Amino acid sequence: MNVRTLCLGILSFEEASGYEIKKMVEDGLFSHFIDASYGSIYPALTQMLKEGLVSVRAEEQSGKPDKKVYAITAEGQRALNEAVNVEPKKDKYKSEFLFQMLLMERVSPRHLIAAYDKQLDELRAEFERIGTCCDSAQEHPGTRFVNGYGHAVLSAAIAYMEENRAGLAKAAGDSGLQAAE
Amino acid sequence: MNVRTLCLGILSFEEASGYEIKKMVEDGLFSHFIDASYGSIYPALTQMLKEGLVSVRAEEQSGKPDKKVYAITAEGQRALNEAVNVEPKKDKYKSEFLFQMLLMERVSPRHLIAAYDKQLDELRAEFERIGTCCDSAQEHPGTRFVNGYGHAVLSAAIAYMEENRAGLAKAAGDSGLQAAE
DNA sequence: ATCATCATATATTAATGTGATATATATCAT
DNA sequence: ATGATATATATCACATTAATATATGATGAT
Repeated sequence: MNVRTLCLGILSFEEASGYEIKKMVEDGLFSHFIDASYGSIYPALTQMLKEGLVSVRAEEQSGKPDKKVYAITAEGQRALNEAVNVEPKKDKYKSEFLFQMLLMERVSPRHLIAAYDKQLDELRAEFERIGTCCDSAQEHPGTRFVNGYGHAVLSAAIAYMEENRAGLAKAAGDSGLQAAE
Repeated sequence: MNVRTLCLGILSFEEASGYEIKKMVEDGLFSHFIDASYGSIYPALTQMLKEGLVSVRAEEQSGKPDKKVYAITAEGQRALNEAVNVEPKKDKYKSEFLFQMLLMERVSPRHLIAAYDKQLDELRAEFERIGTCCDSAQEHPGTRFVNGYGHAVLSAAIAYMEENRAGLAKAAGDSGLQAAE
């Protein structure tokens, strides 16, 4: 699945600007399982506009730069339906945090504990993000399912991280003696 | 974190060929939170060999092509220590499956159920992969931690998927009436 | 007051990485 | 024997990221 399909999927829920799409996949309800950068979103929107899959409308804003609000067209709907009726690729999960934890003997206690607490903060933030929107989205089965999935996975991750937080300080202190600072 | 650091990290556990590194991140113990393709692994190894971060030794094999077994050097150890003592980037999780579930009204019952069962199979396979190696790795704290993390997260995902399997068939049948086949 | 930083908003580009493919050989099942 | 699968390295078009440029207003620090 490419960024084009991703943008169409988001636009099928509500019209949005490129900037807003980026925010949604960064901090919003889609952030848990989707990712895309400006460098792929803007070209995708421009190309799909040319192909008639999306329409655009300029929205003037006092002071701030004009917003280009994109909306999905009928042709875009067809393209999205086609793109989504395939066998999905395997999930991809990349975690530099877990890589660092795997190599913990090489990481200084300071870095290790900072990384650990940062990870816990991010997991909690994502968990709360889902929690706040569950009620308003209870009607829509797709949103309910993915929020439920995120809720289940994140609770488990947070619980595991909290359980092992105490033991970490000792392990970091021990292994940190040989680690570079 | 780039593929170079990734390869160094793997080679710090045991020497390996490019092919073996790919297998490890694809099916092995690292597959849960790491990913890399041949197109990035081979150039990374070649470049690091030129820079002296890894050494290479050709291993003849009857019939099969010769294996180039790479090993981390002292300079590589220093580079790895430096690369790992940083603030890790945010986790990245991409799931086409969850994207499809979000847009379930657009997906045919056939595709939806196939995707669901494929997802469950993959989660179970990954769960078992971790389970089989837990005992032999109980000594090493890094491996133990990341395996425990994976175990916790995957059990939660599998449980959620199993709980919601029954309700899916109905939802798919309902929404599938409008979906393209 | 002024200076830095952050948020909004679009856009571009070098660098990185993926996914597919090519090459070569061996084994195994049908 | 034919196709599929596994071992093994390598390359490349294309997709994507991470960083940066541009422009402006608001907010907060010194």
